[in-house]
Amino acid sequence: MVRLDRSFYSRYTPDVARELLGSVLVRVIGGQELRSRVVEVEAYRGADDPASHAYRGVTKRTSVMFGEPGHAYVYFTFGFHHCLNLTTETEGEPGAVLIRAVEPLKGIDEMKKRRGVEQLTNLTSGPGKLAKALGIDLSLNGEDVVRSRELFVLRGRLDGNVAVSTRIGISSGQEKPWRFYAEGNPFVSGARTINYRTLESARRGVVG
DNA sequence: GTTCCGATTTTCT
DNA sequence: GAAAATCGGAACA
Repeated sequence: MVRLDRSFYSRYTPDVARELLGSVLVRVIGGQELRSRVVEVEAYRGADDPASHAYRGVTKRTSVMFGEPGHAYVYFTFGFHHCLNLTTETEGEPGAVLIRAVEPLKGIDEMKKRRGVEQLTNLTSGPGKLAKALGIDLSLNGEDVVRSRELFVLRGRLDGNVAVSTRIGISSGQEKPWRFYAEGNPFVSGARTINYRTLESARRGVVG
């Protein structure tokens, strides 16, 4: 399998997000390889996106989003959870794709152990859950996934259709149809959002 | 320095 | 459906 290269990430963030669906996330930890398929993502940009951490410009936390594309942006939230993003756009132009859900492929027992749960569909069906299952924390913030041996992404395709919706858990920028997920996949995190049937209808802002 | 609050998850009612 | 858990970053003074 082929690793996604720098040029893949160096594009308009919603495009990168959508095409990241189906790719294989590889995490090497403690001599073990954990593999999972990306099934749900969200795009976050900069000055045009009030929901983004990078909206107000460069800060200590968001500097990774402004840096070279193809790096991991990991942040800690609610005092409990880590979330994994992959940076996009070009140097100086902020952007990142939040990995919201993955489908476990390999190392499932290790993921269960790290999560402390048995049910397969509850293992990685949310951004905080998958970060815990894969052992992702702030030490991986800034990691170059184009070169890293601990965290990287392989090219892959989705079997089914891509669905589009508004993003989850944000208080501004709610109208943007920048959440993409594998339709019908049981690992996609559940939440009430506007769901668009096609990309075209999403662009027009028409439901259904 | 102090305050506010979040790109969440789990558990309880 | 609602609330609690718990902490670091960012904003404001």
